[in-house]
Amino acid sequence: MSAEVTPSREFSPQPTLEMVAEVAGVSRSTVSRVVNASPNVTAEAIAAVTAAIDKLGYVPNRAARILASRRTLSIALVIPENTAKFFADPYFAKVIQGVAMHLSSTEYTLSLLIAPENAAEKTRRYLQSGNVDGAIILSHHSDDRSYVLLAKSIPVVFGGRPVSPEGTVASYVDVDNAQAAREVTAQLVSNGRRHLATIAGPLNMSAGIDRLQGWREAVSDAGLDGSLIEHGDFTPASGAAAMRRLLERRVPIDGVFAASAQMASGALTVLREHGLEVPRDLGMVTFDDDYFAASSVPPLTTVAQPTVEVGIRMASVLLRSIDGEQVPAVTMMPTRIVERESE
Amino acid sequence: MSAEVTPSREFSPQPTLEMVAEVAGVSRSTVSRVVNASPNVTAEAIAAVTAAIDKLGYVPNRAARILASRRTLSIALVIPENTAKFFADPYFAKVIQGVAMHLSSTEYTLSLLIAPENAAEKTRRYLQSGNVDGAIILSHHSDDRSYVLLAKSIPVVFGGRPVSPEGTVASYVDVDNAQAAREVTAQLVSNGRRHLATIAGPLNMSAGIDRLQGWREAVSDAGLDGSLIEHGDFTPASGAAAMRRLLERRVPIDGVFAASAQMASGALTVLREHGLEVPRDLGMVTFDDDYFAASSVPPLTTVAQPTVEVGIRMASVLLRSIDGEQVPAVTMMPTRIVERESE
DNA sequence: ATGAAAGCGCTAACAC
DNA sequence: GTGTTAGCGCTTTCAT
Repeated sequence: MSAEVTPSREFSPQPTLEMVAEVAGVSRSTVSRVVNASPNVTAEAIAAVTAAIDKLGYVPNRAARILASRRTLSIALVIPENTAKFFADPYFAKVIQGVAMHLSSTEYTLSLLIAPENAAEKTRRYLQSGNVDGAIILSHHSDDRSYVLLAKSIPVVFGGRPVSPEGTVASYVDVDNAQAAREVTAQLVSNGRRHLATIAGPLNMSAGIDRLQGWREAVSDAGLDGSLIEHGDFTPASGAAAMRRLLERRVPIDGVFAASAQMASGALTVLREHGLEVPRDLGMVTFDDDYFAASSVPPLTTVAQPTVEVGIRMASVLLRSIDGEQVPAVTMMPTRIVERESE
Repeated sequence: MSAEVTPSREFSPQPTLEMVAEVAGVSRSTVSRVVNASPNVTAEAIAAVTAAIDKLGYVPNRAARILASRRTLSIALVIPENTAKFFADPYFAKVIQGVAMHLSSTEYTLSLLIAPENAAEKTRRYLQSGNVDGAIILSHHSDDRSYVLLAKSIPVVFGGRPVSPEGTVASYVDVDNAQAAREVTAQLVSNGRRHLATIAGPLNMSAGIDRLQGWREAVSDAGLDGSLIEHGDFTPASGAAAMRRLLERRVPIDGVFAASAQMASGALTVLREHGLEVPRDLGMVTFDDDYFAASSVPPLTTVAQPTVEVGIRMASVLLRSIDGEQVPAVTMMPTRIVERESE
């Protein structure tokens, strides 16, 4: 830790478009046309310019280009959560990876905005101020009306169905949360579980609403009681708290669907404290096939969603929308149940 | 999938700095000074400008700012791998998350470059052309001499010790790969394993070199044979292939250290094919506490490294370096052994 | 098909 | 402390 580094940088003047023009013996406009692959340039001119570019090692200055052309060549990925949640949730990392992946084959750059709800207005303003060509809004809370309005100014794609989409002109990419929740809960039923509870997500997020809905359907399909519901906010701590409340009801419970693997992992801790064993004493199924689901004891049967692919898809829809193409209002991605030992 | 979306955007002229100046009754320079929190501005002026900014909803234009000030307010995160590896490896997602996290509290924007080795020159050129203020280079292969040179032009931080750092002026953030590998291998020994093999990483990456070195030390500490070495490239497929080659040697093996959890997971598949059971027939330990390590059957004892924190640290070192501060040439992050059931 | 010229919105000397 | 004045490097009409 003792060695320090303060390099002296080499002086090296960047070649400009003007220098290229000079070397190629043409005007700046022509160089610009070649760089932007515009038609109506003679093959000779193209050759001369290309040669000059190679010779000089010219790379266009992004800022100048943006300023002159009024396109920013950048999109925002907005994550309306505080940094702690952002930090803890593997979901975000995967989505970012997907978005970055798609962008890497384009000229676009990613601007990541981790924006707690109370900063939503400021964020929206930034987005609206011509600093990005479009935005992806993740895990949208219903309270964030701002972002729905945003879609009136720039192309927006939501990750997950927006809760209050009145008059929205944005599209979204999502998975069929209700259907998946229903199916994974049905596993519990087919294993003979009859007293089902759920640790649901928040009701101001569509993932929370829809997964609860799916659980309700499965329970009612099986003709069982549907009143054992406690809510969390998708974090382990909230899952633990919800499980505790469930146990305090002092009614029989032999199966739980937790709406996120993080909550399931918190719930498992509480169960263990109470000497309850999974799957011996009760079954547990959940949503998300991440580190939490995989490393729990026991490993959890869960709904896997194609998170990286969701990121890729959102980016591709957004870019097409920016290009003025028609894009589907809703894109559904497939889920898959990963069976492990927890039912 | 049938509904399509083509919103008509509202027309809304963005307020410029000039408009703010007019409303506030001051010059553009003064507005600029207030925006950039420069000293030497009267409280009155600040108040007037602030009011005008609020009234107009002014947000500075990033490109104009960059162009005029010659700082780009953006850094690059370079991942010198092909997209397939980028896609598959949870490590990258976590690092990105860390970098993004740190950046979120600054004005800096992240530009992610997924650059296969054959595109290294092009990438370096882009980086050298004044489009970023600095760069983080991840998982550096020794062949990529380009990036070492890069450090002569702009501040660079490497993720992991660069293999051929001759004359490098860059600093790096890393974990003590050798020490961690040595310790986790020692677990095998203390469980009575006496015929140790390793599935090592590539020798053109320092993580590959150092982890192999650690295994060698543990083996020699225990006075055992150190010749059972096969290499992979950190992917599951390569781990499987390496395990296969190890078995083909037809010598006793009762303990394996795989230099990445992905390789371990591939190796496990091969072991299963051969009717070998972990930990009954042989012990397996590895590196990285990711989804692969956690979801393997059995779950693997492994070295956990603070991946998100590495990202955070690299970003913070880089930014400080950009600001002209002295930064440590090397930053070591702690590892920790996660004991599970595979030894 | 090509060139000339006028900015894009801001910062940074420099003078006051 | 504040205003004036040049640009930053590029794209984009508009002529030619």
